[in-house]
Amino acid sequence: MATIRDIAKKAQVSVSTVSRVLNNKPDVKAETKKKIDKAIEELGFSPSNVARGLVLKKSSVIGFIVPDIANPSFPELARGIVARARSLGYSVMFFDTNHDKHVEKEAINLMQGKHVDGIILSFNEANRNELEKLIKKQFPVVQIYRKSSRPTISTIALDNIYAGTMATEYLLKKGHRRIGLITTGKQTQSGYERIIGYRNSLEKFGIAYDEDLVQVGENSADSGKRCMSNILNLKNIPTAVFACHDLMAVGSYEAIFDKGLSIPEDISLIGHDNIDVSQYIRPKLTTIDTHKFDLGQAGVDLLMEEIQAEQPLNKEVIIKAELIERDSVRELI
Amino acid sequence: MATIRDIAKKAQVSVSTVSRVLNNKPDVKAETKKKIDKAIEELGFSPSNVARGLVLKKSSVIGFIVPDIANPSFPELARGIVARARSLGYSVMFFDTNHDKHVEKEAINLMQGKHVDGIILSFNEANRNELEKLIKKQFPVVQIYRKSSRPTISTIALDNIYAGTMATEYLLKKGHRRIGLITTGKQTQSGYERIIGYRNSLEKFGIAYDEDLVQVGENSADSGKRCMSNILNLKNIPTAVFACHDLMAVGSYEAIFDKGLSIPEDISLIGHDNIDVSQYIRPKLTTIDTHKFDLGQAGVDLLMEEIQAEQPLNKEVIIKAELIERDSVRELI
DNA sequence: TTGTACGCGTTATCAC
DNA sequence: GTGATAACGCGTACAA
Repeated sequence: MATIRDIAKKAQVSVSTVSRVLNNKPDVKAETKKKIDKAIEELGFSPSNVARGLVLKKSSVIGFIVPDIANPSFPELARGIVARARSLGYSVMFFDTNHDKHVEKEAINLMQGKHVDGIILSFNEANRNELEKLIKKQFPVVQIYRKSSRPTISTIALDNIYAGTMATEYLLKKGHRRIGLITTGKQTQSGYERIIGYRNSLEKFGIAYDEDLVQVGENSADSGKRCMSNILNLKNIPTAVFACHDLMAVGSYEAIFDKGLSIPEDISLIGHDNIDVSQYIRPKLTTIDTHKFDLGQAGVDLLMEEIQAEQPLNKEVIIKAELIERDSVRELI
Repeated sequence: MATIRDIAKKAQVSVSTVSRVLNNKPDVKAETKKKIDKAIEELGFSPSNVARGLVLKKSSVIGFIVPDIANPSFPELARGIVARARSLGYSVMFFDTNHDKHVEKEAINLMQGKHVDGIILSFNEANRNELEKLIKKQFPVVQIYRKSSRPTISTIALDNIYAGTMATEYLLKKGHRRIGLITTGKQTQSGYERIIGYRNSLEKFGIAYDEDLVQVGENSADSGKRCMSNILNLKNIPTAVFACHDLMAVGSYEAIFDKGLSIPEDISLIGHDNIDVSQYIRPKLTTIDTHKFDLGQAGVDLLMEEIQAEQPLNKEVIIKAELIERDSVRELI
């Protein structure tokens, strides 16, 4: 591996001059610069960020920790993060913790030992202690997706209330008045907020909240299917359902088809997340896209602010979602 | 941030002695060790992996570069890589190049600057120069998914011939004799090999190769739909089709349904990749799983071998795929 | 405009 | 058992 000294020798200059062209500093004669560039090219030299980091106390690396990169919420997010980080001269150190709290802790320690300049992560609320420790150390952190009740840490989050409102009002405007809800319940951050959006919209249109129409499950196709079955077993089934997660919406399809009903003729369905599947099932699922790529970019921007700042900023950036109209909702006349 | 010198001062010993206890070296009096441990504890010191890496010329970081992490081939692979790397004491530096050759080159340079101990990547064949440069430098690299015609670089790959054979023979054993093929063509590595598997199987069963039954497109649902349309417009349509990519298979569904035909009653379909969608569309797609997680793990193991070795190993590790039986193929009586 | 010398935090090689 | 000290590869005052 060539070092800056090798370049200096080859170009017949001093290391500081090489350093100058490496960092695009002024005051270096075009001619010498050319010599140096040539040497760099010939020796295939690229400067050591490790050594550089040591003296600058800055690694130009940020950490990114997720519980499961295969979860559809994360790949696009990762792309946004990497893209923005790159454009700012940062690399990203990645960890998939497989939802394991111990691995989360380990990841944090490893990354600090690696001198990352900051960390973007999506931790379980249960592992909040580790986050608090980081904050106490004044270490730049940004939490993704999970807003905290006690906001001591900067966060990039979805506006779930807005999303719930958007979905529900879309159905209302299409003429639906009896609208079901399939949700992950009030325990989850997103579930809680989307229910609020749902209820607010109903209220706005003067519709009473009917508990029978609200089915709580978990974010999986099977669970979605069960929830929809329960709804379809009601005496008075709704004309439309808002499934808070596409995966649950996809499961719902099966329950509906099993009953011999069709979408959207017999029942309309709107999802949330805009996962890949939603555009490939038939009818194509109308859903809400969460702009994950943008979220990732915004996350990096926020982390950069944290890195600049002396104190933890404790900021909250909200990304608004967008409704994707497809074929699973019909207009009631 | 406390340094090793601070500890030395506080414990009234030399930095060398501190370094010794840090690395669990022998020949240090229990008493002094205790003093030092106490100082470490009190100052909340943890040694800098950066400085350590500088002198040891080893970062315990490996690089991972993909063209698009949102492509279903990669998230599970990433999980396998991170999991294995972690168990070996390695962290992983991640890059998504968005299929951009310049970013690929940049990623390599950045990672080398970061002193990663090796890189696992999935590069376009077109950017082969960069790989060759790495090899020439004796830099440990493992290529994922793309076997090279000129094998100068270690590779983890799928056994596509085997996969093509497995899919085709599965259909043959189910009694199908007229079998279509939807492929990405001979230009692509995987396409080429799967076609071979297909032809071999046909031959084995004494069936003539019929060019009309082979449709070439690209790996997308739309393209799959077009390919299947062409097949369905034949005078004598096949009873089964092997779609070389699930995405194309998913597109095929639509072409089939549009014709008023059903799966698998009128036509059987088998895919390849086992992407998420395949288990959610109806009927569930019978397909071939490529064991991506295992592939990732094997990739790390191979990279470790490369790192140990003095010379590039130029090894090729092949991961066999597995057929996932679902509902899109029927048995012909 | 360019070169010298020191420091970043650690480990390894000698001494003692 | 323990302590100096020279690397590791780079950036940056300060000098020239």
